[in-house]
Amino acid sequence: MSSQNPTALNILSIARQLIMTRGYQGFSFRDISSQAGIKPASIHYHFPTKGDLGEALLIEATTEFQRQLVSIEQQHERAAQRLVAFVGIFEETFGEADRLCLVCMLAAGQDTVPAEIRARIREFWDIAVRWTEACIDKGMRAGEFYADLDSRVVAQTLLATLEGAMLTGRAYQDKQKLPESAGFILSCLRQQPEGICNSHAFE
Amino acid sequence: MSSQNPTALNILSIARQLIMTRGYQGFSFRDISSQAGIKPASIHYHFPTKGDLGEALLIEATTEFQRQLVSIEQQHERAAQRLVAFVGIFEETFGEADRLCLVCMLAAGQDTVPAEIRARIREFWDIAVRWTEACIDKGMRAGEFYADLDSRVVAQTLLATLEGAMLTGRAYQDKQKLPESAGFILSCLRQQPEGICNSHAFE
DNA sequence: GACAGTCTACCTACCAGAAGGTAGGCTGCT
DNA sequence: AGCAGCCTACCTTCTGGTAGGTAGACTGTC
Repeated sequence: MSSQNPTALNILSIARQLIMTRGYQGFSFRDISSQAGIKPASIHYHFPTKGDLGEALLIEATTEFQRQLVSIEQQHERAAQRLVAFVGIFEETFGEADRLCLVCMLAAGQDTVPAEIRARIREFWDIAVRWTEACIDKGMRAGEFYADLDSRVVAQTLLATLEGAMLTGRAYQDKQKLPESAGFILSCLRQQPEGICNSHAFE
Repeated sequence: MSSQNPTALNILSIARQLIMTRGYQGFSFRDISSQAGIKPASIHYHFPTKGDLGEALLIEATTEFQRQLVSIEQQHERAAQRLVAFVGIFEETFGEADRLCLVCMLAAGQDTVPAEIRARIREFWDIAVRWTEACIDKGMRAGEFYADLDSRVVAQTLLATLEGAMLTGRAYQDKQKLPESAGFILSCLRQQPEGICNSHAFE
């Protein structure tokens, strides 16, 4: 499982795109091979099983995600700014192609996916929700938001909305739904919920 | 495509459960046959292709959904009550087993699904969003909600949150996430967003 | 510098099983 | 007799995965 290898990285990249558009059950080693210029059997050299491939993908995604969260904390101080940047991660993923969040797609086909992958899905969301929750707590303490929000519920709601907005947005090929919906949620955290219906407008 | 037939109805029911838990790509005619006590080939008698089965399922779901919306309008007068009942439809679907919204699952595997099904997915969501939007408009006129909400955005956000809450809720096997998140969204529609973090508590 | 041995990164050939789907035959009810 | 509703048998294509082989690069020893 030499993830450093350029071919392995290429396989991971192609597999990620495929899962994001077609789901775990919707792609095959043949699909990868045709794009990677490699025979289907050769993929097993880098990733013994399909489950190993999926797991490697989730590990990669989680690591990258955590790196992005640290980067946000370094770039922005105020909680509101951090949340907007957080939403931006999902916007970026969604914006490039008609791709859904990798974790979202794997979660949809939960019952068809190896148990190790299921654990990694929860791990990813745990990180996302805990970070968001802490961010909201910080905003509440700083007086940026309403002081008596249930940060846990708000955090899980924001994440659910992001995932759901990608799902519905893709069906309509509408890239605006995600920032609009995320913007509405964020606008509810402080006094003026009206008018601000785009996450970009939420400072 | 004799949907009146008891066997056909049984096939539809089993297929619905399977898609809700495993997705469109994740179930086969063999899976259905083992549960229906019928041979795989016999399913083709009722539904010539897998696409036909999926389409019939969506037509059924959409019809049933519209029936439920009418029922809500008959039972509840106030917009807030209607929205709570609307959320209840999704709660009911989710609560029985670890089942996601049928349309949500089909939407996730969009690229692996026939074009006719894709059109039906949008149709379902169009109905859901338009109904919710009209309901919010009504609530705004009646003074139940903030008067200057963007009802289109709020409607699409509520739907996105419901779909996303099912997705994340299932991964954690937590049935509370959906009412909690829906409750938060609904609570944002009027003056007291604090404290009310369960859709049941939102009158 | 030559040789043997080993490792990497692929290949071809193959497997068993599952996929959706078709053709034609049987059975029982009207 | 005719038809609905199912069956068996079979098709092709694809599935993830395995076995064994090979070209070429690298490594250590003499």
